[in-house]
Amino acid sequence: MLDHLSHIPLLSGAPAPVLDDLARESRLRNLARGEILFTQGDPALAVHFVLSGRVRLIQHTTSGQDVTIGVFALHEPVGLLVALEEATYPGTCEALDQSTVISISAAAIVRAMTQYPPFMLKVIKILHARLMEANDRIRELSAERVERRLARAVLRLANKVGVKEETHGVSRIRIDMPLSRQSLAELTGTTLHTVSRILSDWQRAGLIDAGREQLVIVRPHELVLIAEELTQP
Amino acid sequence: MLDHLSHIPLLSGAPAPVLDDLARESRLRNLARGEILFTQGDPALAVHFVLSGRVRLIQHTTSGQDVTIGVFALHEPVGLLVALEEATYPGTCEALDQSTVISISAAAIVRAMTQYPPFMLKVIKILHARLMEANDRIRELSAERVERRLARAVLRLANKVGVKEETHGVSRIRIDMPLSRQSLAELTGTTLHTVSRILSDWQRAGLIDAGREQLVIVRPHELVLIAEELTQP
DNA sequence: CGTGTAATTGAGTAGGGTCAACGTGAGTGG
DNA sequence: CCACTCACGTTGACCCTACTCAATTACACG
Repeated sequence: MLDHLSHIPLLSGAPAPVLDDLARESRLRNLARGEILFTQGDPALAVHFVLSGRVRLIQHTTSGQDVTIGVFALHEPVGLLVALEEATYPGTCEALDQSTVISISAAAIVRAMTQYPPFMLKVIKILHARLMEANDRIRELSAERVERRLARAVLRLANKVGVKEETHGVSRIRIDMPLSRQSLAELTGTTLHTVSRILSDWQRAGLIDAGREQLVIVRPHELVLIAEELTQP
Repeated sequence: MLDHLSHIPLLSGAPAPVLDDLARESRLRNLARGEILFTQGDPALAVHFVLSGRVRLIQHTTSGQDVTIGVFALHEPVGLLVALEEATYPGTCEALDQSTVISISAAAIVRAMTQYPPFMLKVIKILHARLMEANDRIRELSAERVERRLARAVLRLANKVGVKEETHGVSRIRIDMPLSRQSLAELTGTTLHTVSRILSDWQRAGLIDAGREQLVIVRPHELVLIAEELTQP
C-alpha cells in the first residue's frame, strides 16, 4: 500500500509518518469495465486515485442526457475537493476499463494536508489545471461548432491516453481506451449521430482509423488544423 | 490598506505580520467603467480583490467572439491561481462599472500561503466552488437550450449581485450592474439577437422588466420554472 | 438636437438534433 | 461451428432551434 502511495506524484515527497497514516486508511479496489465507483449525490467519504485503467466522471442532466466532466488516468485524483468540503459527489464515477483505484478516507487526506502544508500547494496546482481546462471547454461550447470541438476532444484524449504505434514505418496515435461514439458525444456536448457522421467524414478523408470503440489518429496534424479552424471552408 | 485587507474574508484571520507583509505589497486601483485591469496573455504578477463595483473576466476566441468566464463582485479574488503558477493571465479583466480593486503582488501571496497554511485551505475552497460552477456551465452548454441557460445565468447574477426592491408593496429583484444584451450573450454562449428576443418574450409575459443595460426580475419563481424546465411545452 | 451605442424585429438559412431503419461485429450457448 | 442476441455503429429524411444578415428604432450623452 505504502508503495502505491509513494508513486502518486501528488503524495510523493510527504514525510513517512504522513504516508503511514494515509496508508492505514487506504484500500485498493478493482473495478470491472462499466463498474461504478461512486454515484452522484453520495456523501463523499473518500478520495480516489487511479492506479491502472481509466475512469470517467459523468453528470446526469434532468433531460436524461449524460455529460462527461472528465476522464482520469494513471495517478490522477478523483473526488479530491469534495472530500475536503464534507459534501456529496457531484457526479457518478465509472470505470471505462478494467481498472484499479486506491481509495483514501477523506479524513486522512485532511489530516495529511494540515500536517504537511506543501501538499496543499500541489492540490491547488491540480485544481488550477482543471479549472483552466474547464474554462477551455466552456469557451469551446459557447462559440465553436461541433466538428471543431470533437477534434479538440480527440486531441485532448490523445494527449492524455494516446500511445504511439509504428506500423511498417507509419506512425499513428492510438487512443488507448474503449471509446464509443456515445462517450465522444458526451465529451463534446452533441449526439452520437453527429459524432458518427463526422468520424465517417474523417475516415473517408484518411485522417483517422475508427473502429468499434476504438480510434487511431492517422494524420494528427490535419486534425489540429480542424481543431484550430485553419481549414478554409 | 491593512483595513481593506482584513475585511477580505479570504485573508481575515491571518496573523498580523502576514497581513503587514501583504499590505506592503498592495496597491489600490480605481477603474472606470470599461477600463481593463489586465489583458489575456500578460504575465500574472498580481492577484486582485474587488473592493467595490463589479469586474468580469473574458476570453477571446479565435473567431472574434468573446466569452465571459466569470463576474466578480465584492471581496472576490481575480487571477488568484495564475499568480501561483507564475503563468500568464488566461483572460482579460474588465471593469463593468466604476470599481476599485486592491492588487497584491503574487510573490507576497505565495509568502503568505507558506507562512500561514490555513490560507491555502480557504483558497482550495474557493477553487472548489469555481470548479463546480464551471462544471455546471459545461453541463448546461452541452445539453440545454438557450432559453434555459439564459434563465439560469440571470438567476445566478441575481444571486450574486441582486438587490431587493420594494415598489409600492411589490418586491422585485434588480440586477445591480450594467448588463447589456451582449454581455448576457457572452455569459450564455449565444448571440445578442437571441437574448433580445427571449427577454422580449419574458417582458411580454411579465416575468421581467428589462431596460437599457439593466434588468429587474418581477416574478423570480417563474424564471426558476424556466431554468428547471418545469414549464410544459 | 445630433450622434453613437444599445436594442428590436424580420426574413432567410444551416447546423445539427430527432426519428427511424438498417448494418455489423463480438460474445454466448447449443 | 453456427445461430442467436445485443450493443454499437451507420445513414437517410426531416425539421427546428438559433445563427446570420439587415434594416429600423430607442435611448443617453454631449
